Amino acid sequence: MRIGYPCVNEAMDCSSGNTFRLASYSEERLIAAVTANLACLRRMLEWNVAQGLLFFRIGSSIVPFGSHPINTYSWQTHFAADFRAIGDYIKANNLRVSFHPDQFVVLNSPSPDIVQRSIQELVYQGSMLDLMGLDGTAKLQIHVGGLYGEREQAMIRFAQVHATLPEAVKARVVVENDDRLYPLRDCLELHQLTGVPILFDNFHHECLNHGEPMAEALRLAAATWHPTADGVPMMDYSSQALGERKGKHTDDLVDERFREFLTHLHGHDFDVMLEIKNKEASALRAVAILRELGLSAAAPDIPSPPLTLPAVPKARRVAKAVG
DNA sequence: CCCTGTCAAGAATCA
DNA sequence: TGATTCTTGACAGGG
Repeated sequence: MRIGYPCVNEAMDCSSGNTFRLASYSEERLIAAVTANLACLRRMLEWNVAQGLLFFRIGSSIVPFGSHPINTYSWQTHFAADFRAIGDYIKANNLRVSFHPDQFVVLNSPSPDIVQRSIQELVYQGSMLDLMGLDGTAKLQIHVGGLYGEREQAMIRFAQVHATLPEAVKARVVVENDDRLYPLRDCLELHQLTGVPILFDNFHHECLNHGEPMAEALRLAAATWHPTADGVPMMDYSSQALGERKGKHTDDLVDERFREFLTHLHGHDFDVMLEIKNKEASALRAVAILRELGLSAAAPDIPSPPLTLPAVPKARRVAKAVG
């Protein structure tokens, strides 16, 4: 079992999401942003390895406007060596990475333009994994999409578009149950239609389900992953923020909820992405809990117990703190 | 320096 | 039809 967190490390002084406004697009700015983003990504992965965090979701804007027509720069060629070096590091350290294209990727939209843009975004993000030299176990995680007042028809559209995806993309796409529109049962139906693996989200399942107990839901989702082609099933973990709107994630890992969740696994292995506001801090606690239970897998020998590195405050914060 | 409106992209909900 | 929410940070312009 690997533990991960998404996109941002709050204890570090760099971001892999440097970007700029479309209106100020220039090749110079693009190159500067990608250079900085890849350097930071590398540093975050190294930090993660040192802490025993072997799963990581890479942010979508490593290459600003990566699928936008304005971006005609051949970044794939220009940064090929950098991507490859990062991929080598990932493989050498038994890391696993993924992407989660955001809400604008909607494969089942009735609009052909939206579908086309969505595919281009998947091609962009998938090509980064290709450039890293990673196999099909590095995934692109998306939701089913909209309902449009016709659930079955909308699901069929997803399947039809899925069938047309470039093979390189299709091998990486996984679909996640969401908390409002498409629960696990619909994802299972889509798996039947397309073979797409299901990335299970426990919290979304708590919000929207057909009565499947957690342990059963985990078993059903895990069974949609091909052991070698897809790898260990991935899942997102979070829990309800008490006293907040339904569906709101907690700011911090609730240890007892996490321990309780682990009891439902019954020996199924998952790589777990913690969708919790304080990012790596919670991920470190999760690792500690797993070690305590003897469930921590992947990393051979992790040295010292996880410690919280002193945060290097962002420039902004320094200014505030000082005066 | 600081504050704040706005940002490529979608969809559902509600007024 | 239009504003709001999801979800979130940070860019960028103006004070």
